[in-house]
Amino acid sequence: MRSEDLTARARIRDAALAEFGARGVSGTTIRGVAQRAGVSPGLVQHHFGTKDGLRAACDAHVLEYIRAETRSGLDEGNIGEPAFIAEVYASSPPVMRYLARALADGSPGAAAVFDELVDLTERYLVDSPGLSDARTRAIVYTSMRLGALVLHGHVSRQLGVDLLGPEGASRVGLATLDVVAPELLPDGLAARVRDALARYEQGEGR
Amino acid sequence: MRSEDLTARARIRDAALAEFGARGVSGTTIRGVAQRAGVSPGLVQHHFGTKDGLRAACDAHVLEYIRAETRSGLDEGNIGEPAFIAEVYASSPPVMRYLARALADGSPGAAAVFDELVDLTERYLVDSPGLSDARTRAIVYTSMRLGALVLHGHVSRQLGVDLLGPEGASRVGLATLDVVAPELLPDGLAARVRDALARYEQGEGR
DNA sequence: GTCTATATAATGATAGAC
DNA sequence: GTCTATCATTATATAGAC
Repeated sequence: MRSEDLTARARIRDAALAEFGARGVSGTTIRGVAQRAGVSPGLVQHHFGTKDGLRAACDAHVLEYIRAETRSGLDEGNIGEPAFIAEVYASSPPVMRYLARALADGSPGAAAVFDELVDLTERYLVDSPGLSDARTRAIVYTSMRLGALVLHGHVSRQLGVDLLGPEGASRVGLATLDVVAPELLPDGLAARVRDALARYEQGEGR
Repeated sequence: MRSEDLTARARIRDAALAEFGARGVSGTTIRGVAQRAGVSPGLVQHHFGTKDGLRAACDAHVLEYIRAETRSGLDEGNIGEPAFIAEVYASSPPVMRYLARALADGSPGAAAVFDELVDLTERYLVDSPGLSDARTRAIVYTSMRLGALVLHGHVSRQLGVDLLGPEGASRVGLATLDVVAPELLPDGLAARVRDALARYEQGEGR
């Protein structure tokens, strides 16, 4: 996945991902993207038309990436695990940075990610007397889990390590287990996840 | 607090607050702020010098606002209550919208708010064997509580009501109680807060 | 596919009249 | 304090050469 191996189009898209993630939509310039990708501004527009087209391409790419990660999480039956999201954090920092910014800025792709995560979360919640309905809890729980991502800059500053790296992600994943109500987690999940995180920290993770 | 009662300077600051909150830093233009405030672009720069000066003024105003709200929360001993933050949400939507954007964009004032909330939260957490240290849990807990604010657009869309209004704020405050680990809440807090929220919904809230 | 102009528009900031 | 020019910069987007 080194940049030399990619086509110019893919390099431009990755550069745009990084720029959008770092500076936001309106703070990003086509010139900046071109410079980061090592091409001319004209080439950027040749491939993506307009700045908004470039943005849409990034959105689509991130949405597909998250869907793939989510699917693999579902296959393993661990979508509800706080550690799962931590693993996703560390899997591709540029994508996560873009997603964080897009969630705050508002974009169709980010909205889709949010909505789909709410749906997935709701499946793992059961209605219970005296509690808010499962849907509302799923919405709030999703926003809370994503909170650490959107605020990764503040979390990383306070933690002293990058949340989007293996160490930060696992520490936050672990702490999340202590902060979330146990009813939200399937039976025995906490112990299982603590094991997985320990193994992950030993370098057996992706 | 109607805009006609305010000095032009205060009106410009409020307009900037709204623009920054809605469009982000780089998406906001001095012309846009001037138009919203009903003054000329020149007057904006007469009062605040540069766009960055305007931004700093908003930052300072919001930081002071949050500190005052936090202090009043401390006086009542309820800073740890999820319902408290819900009350703050509904207290001034424009300020909260600015804060949400600034937390995601990154600004000195927003960073100060985050750091101070972590400090306040840590006071209410006790170290416990088998759990992450109190500081780490405070960081994660703070980022999760603020997650709903930063993602208020998504939360509101899913909820069907504005999170920054009384109904949305109380619904989310209530659901937060069901999502957060009970150890994080002082004894009897949940019941107390549910009462307070019920009263709040009846219109006895601010 | 990739580049170099270039047209056109918008923005931050300044200067000076009232 | 408030406004109307105006400047210099920078941005998107287009056209066309290679």
